[in-house]
Amino acid sequence: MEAVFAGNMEENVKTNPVVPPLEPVEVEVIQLFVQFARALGQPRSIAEIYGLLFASEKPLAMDTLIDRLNLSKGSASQGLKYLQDLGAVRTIYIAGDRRTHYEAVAELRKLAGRFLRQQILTHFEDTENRLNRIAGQTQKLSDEQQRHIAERIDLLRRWDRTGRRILPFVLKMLGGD
Amino acid sequence: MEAVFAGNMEENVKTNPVVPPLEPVEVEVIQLFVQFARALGQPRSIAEIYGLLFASEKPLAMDTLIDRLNLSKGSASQGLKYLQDLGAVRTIYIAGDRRTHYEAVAELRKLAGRFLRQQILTHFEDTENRLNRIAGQTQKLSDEQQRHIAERIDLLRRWDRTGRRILPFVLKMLGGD
DNA sequence: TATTTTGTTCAATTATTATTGAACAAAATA
DNA sequence: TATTTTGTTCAATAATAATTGAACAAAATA
Repeated sequence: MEAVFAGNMEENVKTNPVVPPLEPVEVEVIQLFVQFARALGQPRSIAEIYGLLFASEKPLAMDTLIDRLNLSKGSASQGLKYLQDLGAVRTIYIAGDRRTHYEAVAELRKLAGRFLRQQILTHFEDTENRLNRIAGQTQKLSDEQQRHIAERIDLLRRWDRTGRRILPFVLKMLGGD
Repeated sequence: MEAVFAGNMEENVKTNPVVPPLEPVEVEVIQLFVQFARALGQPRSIAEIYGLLFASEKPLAMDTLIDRLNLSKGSASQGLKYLQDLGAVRTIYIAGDRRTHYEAVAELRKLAGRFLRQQILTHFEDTENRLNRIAGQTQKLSDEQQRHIAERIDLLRRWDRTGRRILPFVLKMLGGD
């Protein structure tokens, strides 16, 4: 391991001086993604990773994310995997460096599209089966209740169809950003 | 307190025999809402309450929800409050019964509309301020980085505007279900 | 071949969120 | 007035989710 060299003595008392601390701008951008992720129920660490990559001009390696965001190896590795599966991050090859580098995919349509699919569409998928199954379990109920449940199931079927119709529309509106 | 009466000896060994256990249909409907709520990051107990009210033909009092769903008083009270604030549940007055009764609001536009507003729109609100603040913090950066951050901020502004445009559109598509 | 670099995996820990239930209050009833 | 019913609040607890870090592996380098 190489000795840490002796410049930069004033600042960076506790942190490795080779790694520049986050700039105020970077902090702000990250915060923006963190609070948005919160609204969507996504973990903070993932938003931090995406945020820093989004703010960064050049692709970053996992090390850098770990050092600058104070993440554990585990979080960084898992977070990057998650973002990559989601298509929110892509890997970049950099000659002469064997570390994988990552950059943020900043196309809203791709991002939001995949997120909606993963988060919502999945759950629409088996709704139809479920509803059919429910429809076949009303024997024990009174006639009045059977009628009511039948109405409810119809309603849920309409909701399901409406939801499915909306998604592609939203995708189209996300356009080419 | 009234003595529990002596019919229904076979079943209901442990549970209060006055309270009918959940029918299979009810269980299924509740499960549907529970798994959807999960996708949206909402607590299970709230989905259970809404689910049972949705399946029920007549309005239910808090007691009934507590007994049939095995909830604590606290959960029931808080859950109903949350649902009422969201507009997902309305109160019904029933003559000769001083308990408040609740029924599910089953209009998709109201439900989804309020949920989206509460969950998403709130977070769009201060984005503009945030972005302006960020834009005024780029002094310390290199020219190249400043240019890049400026581009990113522009992009975020476009995303913000796109998001705002989409919401009313979605609401319109939710139509009159 | 031995060592270092780069990264993954997953059990253990920590942090966060949901749920409970006891204490309390307000209104109705005895 | 005393008691019961109906409901709220909130500190304590339980359940869930996120994060850590140690153990491991594969590939590059010495």
